[in-house]
Amino acid sequence: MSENKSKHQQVIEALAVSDGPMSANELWEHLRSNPTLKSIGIATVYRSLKKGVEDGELVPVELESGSVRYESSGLQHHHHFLCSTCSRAYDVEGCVKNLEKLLPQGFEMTRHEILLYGLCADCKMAG
Amino acid sequence: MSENKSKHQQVIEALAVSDGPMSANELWEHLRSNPTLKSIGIATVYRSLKKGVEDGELVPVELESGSVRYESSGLQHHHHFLCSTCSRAYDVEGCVKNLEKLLPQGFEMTRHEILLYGLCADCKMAG
DNA sequence: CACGGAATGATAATCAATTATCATACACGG
DNA sequence: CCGTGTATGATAATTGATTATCATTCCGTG
Repeated sequence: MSENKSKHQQVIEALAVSDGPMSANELWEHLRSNPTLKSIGIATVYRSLKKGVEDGELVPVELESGSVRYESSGLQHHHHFLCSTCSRAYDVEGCVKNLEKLLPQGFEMTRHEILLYGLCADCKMAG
Repeated sequence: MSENKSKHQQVIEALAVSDGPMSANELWEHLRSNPTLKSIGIATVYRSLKKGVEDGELVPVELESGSVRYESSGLQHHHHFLCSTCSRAYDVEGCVKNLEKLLPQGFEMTRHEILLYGLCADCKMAG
C-alpha cells in the first residue's frame, strides 16, 4: 500500500480544509500550487468531484450562473459570501431568524441559502 | 407610427408584470404563448434583454448555475423563491434583520440575496 | 518480473447558453 | 411608390463548462 494519498483523496481533503466551496477550476489551480500536485490534470479534478458527490462526501453548491462549486458534506448549517473582486466564495457561520415570514401563501420551503456580496478581507485590504 | 408595441417593448413589459425573474428561454416560451407573439424568435428575446440591461430597465439575476434570469430594475427590495419542481423563480417580499451578524471580520458587504427553495403553490397543489 | 485493473493526464467531443451573421420584412420620410 | 435604416427570425458560430476517450502510468499480486 502506498503511503501517499491518492489524487482523489487530496481533492476531497483540499475541500475539507477550505474556507469556502470551490469550482473545479478553482480547485485545480489551488491544487497545482502544491508541489506534490503540480501535474494534476483537470480531468482528475472533475472525476474526483463527481465521485465525491456520488459517495456523499461532497455537495454541489450553485451560487452563480456559470459554475458549480463543491464543499464537504456534513458541514454545519452555514451560508456564503461571494467576493466581487476575486470571485471567491467563503463560508459564513450562523443564520437568521424569521425566514418563514418571507414565504408566500401556499408555498412550501425545504431549504434556503443566504448570499452576501461585497469585498472579502483580502481584497478590501488590497483595495 | 405604429400603434402596436415593438417586440422589444413587449419583452420589457412581460418582465414588468411577471411575478418573478425569467431566463431568456423562459421568456421566449412565455411570450410565444401570446397570439400576437407566436412567431417571436429567441434572438429577439436575447437582443431585448441585452438592450434592456444597457438601458437600465432590466437587471440580470443569477440564482443558479446555467442560466441568467432578468427582472425589471427599480423593483423594491425583495428576494427569490426557486421551485424545485417547475424551476420557476418567484419574487418574495420583505427581508430579514441582522444579516450583518453573519459578516466575517474584515469583510465588507454591499448587497445580499436570500434564496428560498421548495415547492411553489402550483406545484404543491399539483403534487 | 509479467499481468490486470485502477488512476491519471492530455485532449477531443459534447452540451447548453449566448452571440454573431445575414437575408428579409417593416416603418417612415421623402 | 422608393430608398434607407432598423427590427426581426432562422440559424451558424462561439464560448465556457463538463464529460468521454484513450494511451500511459501505477500498484499490488501471482
